[in-house]
Amino acid sequence: MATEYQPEDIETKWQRHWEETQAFRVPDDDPRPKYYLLEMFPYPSGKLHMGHVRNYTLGDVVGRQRRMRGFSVLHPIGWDAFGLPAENAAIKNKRHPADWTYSNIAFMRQQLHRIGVGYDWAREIATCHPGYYRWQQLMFVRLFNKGLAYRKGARVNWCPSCQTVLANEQVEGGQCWRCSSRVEQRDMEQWFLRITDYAEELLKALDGLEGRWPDMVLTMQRNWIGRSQGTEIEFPLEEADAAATGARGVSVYTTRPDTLFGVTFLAMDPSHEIARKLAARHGRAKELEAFIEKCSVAESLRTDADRDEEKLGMFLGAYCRHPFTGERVPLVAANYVVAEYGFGAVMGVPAHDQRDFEFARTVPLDGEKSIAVKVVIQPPGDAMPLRGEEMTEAYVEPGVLVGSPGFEGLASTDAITKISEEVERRGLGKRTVRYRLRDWLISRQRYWGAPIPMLHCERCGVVAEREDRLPVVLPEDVELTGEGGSPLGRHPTFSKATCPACGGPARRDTDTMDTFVDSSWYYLRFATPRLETAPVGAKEAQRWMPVDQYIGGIEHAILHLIYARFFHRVMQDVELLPRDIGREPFAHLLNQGMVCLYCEKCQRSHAMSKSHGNTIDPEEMVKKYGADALRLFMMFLGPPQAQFDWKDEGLEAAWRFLGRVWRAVDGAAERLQGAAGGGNRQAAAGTATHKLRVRTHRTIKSVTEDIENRLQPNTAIARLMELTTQLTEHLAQGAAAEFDAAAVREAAETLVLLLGPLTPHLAEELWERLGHTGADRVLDHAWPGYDDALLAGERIQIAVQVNGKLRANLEVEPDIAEEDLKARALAHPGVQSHVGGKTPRRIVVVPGRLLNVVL
RNA sequence: CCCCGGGUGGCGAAACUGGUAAACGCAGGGGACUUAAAAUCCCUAGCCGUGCAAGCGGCGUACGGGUUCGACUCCCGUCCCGGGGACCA
Repeated sequence: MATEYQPEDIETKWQRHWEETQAFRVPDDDPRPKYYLLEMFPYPSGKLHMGHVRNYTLGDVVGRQRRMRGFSVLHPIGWDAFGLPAENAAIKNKRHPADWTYSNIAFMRQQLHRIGVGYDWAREIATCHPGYYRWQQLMFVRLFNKGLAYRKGARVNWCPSCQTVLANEQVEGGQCWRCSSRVEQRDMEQWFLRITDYAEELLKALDGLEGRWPDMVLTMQRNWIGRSQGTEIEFPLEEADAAATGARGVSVYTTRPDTLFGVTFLAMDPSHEIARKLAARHGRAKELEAFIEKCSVAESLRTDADRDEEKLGMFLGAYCRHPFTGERVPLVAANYVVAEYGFGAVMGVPAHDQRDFEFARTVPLDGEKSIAVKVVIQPPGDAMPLRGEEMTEAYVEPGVLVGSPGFEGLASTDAITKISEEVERRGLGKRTVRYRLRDWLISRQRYWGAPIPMLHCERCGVVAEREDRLPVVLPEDVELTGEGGSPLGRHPTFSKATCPACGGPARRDTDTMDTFVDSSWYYLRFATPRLETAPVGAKEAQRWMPVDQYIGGIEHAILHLIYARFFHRVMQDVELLPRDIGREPFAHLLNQGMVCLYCEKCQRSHAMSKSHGNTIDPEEMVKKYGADALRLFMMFLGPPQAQFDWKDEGLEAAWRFLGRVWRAVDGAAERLQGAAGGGNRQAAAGTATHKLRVRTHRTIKSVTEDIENRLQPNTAIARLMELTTQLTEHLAQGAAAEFDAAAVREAAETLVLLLGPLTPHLAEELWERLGHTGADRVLDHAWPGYDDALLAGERIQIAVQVNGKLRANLEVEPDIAEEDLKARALAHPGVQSHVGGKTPRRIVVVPGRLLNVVL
């Protein structure tokens, strides 16, 4: 009567069951403890790929296990539905982005069902729905009112042929990713969010995530925020120049004020306002324009392969004064000065900064023979003193100050403080903290995104839309041609509105928000996905926040995670979120690795992607082997963080294993039907029954630890394979000698329950075959516990080493006295032959593990 | 150039706090069942040496050193691979 493992029927049966019973709906008022599990929501690109399967399977394993552990698990799913691909597809296929997006969602939703992932579908959201993005518009208005959203001119990537701004990621080797035209830099008015106000808090709070987030992500975020401690110093201009520019001097920011006396030039961003004015005054305006163009060309020609930046410079014809010595310091425009950082100007110290050194060596300036390399820090100790003319690279290490009147002989580390104090005393500047993090540019000249709810009124200027007039709905009747400016700007009526302040005519802003805004707060919306009075209900936010486990790809290590951390805080600060839910949205983070395919031609593996043409379709694999086998394979091949290469043989192996489980448990179920209950719970040590029980309980212990604490299903599966093998063997041998119904039932049921999170369909089916019917399901069954006493009573293996080399294995009682153990070890023939009558100098005993005889 | 990971059999990997390196699986070899094949089950398996053989000895976690009774694990140096950032003063 033995049956075959037929995944297809089983899987549809249980998927239907879960759907009909709405098994994964979760109420907000369950008295049990909550667990909020979230995987990064997908972009509805068309169909699921293997990366999705891996991501969502891992989440499902964790979610189902926590549920069996007695948690009320919130496991929602939604769609990151705005974005450029929909717009491009619309242009190409003459299909509306909404239509394209929603039909992709429908298809992928059904695919998620087919791999058996348990979501609370009643909470499904899509960011392109007005019921979602209206709240984002409200947030924007609130941020604007608090001065946290603002407009300013910014230099942006502009494609002259597509007539739009491009994100940095959309520029490849200086060319537009769509039409390959050369990208230009343009100054345009754009919307920004003041994330830099939160730089310090975002940085400090990372310490609290230590051990809960991967180190790599914490480091990447720290570097991205890039805090530095330095000093601002003003270099006074000569009187005539000061009068002409309206500036007293040129300010710089430095982290090395100890090298102040080594300054031999002062470099400015070529577009620096003072630089332009100085150039104009000294008859070099045209030359500067040409220089700016030259820098821009050099910049756009730069490719990833060629990151060695050439230093370009131009003398502005003017000088400033060294603030301490009064010496004349030439002012230059240089391409290596970053406009947006510090003051857009730096002091040039060729002797002690590598970039300044290269600049001084490669850029000759008219009116100057060449820029001097002036050493003001000498290496400590007896090292040869440095001479500027002979140096081949800058000396950037600490040392002792020379040529710095008033600070001679000081250690450079002390001089940083001393010189800064002197700068402050003289009123030339102050010590400050700066960050690399820039404010977040969120406006896009795109159609398929959330409209920015702002108006431009001739009389009142820039005005926020009234809150009660939100949402500003994205119009559907828009023509997408792919050419020329923001599509919303071409809509006949969209931009025509009335000013909320004066009632007069006003022009609606036609930009939409960066889609990263959409994904910065979606995890909150899942608490109250349909609420019509606020983005999130306070009570529900308090119930569910924070996300206990967040799972997703490493590619979001910086941007998405920093934006979400920012939104979590800023929403509290504009009273859209209760303040008592904590400042961090994600308590634990796991970055799962990519799914790759080995390429014979390149002798290496590449991430599966449509553009590489190296994808494997999950749907086909499910058809062939079933969802359970696919899930198991994905979990078994390696630890979740590691990249893995797809192997057909691996999937077949998973499928074979499930066949073995099926035969073992189904076989056990058949035998158990006829057998009497009861059985011998105190099977004597050494008997097959006892061994089976020990194996069962040991498996519970390791699988629990592997899934619950270590998030390593791969090793859990290895233990489950061992239990399956032993159960199979036991049934084969036990036929003649012993058949303890209770122990066999225990082993079979344990195996099924522990497989529940990994291969849920198979587990439910076998559970039913073991006689459990009605409401008794694996899904809601308690996670099994193990009997410590049973494991403790086991005889243990002790490794015996002589001088650190393994010479024997002893099997002993767990409570053996140390003296007895030593005696038995020394008596062992294999040990004796190596001790050879010598007296041991020392015997190291590690209880329960090993004994080392040191001669 | 800077910062993070990582380097273990033919392959994916395991070894969790320094304590028997290679669990579990894939591919391989041998066998059972079968007319045959598929499926299934069993055995085997790091490398070198030695022995007719059970065995015995040595080497072995990228490389070189160190700490320790004992190192894949800790420390110092070198090489290679992957990822991120990159003129941030």
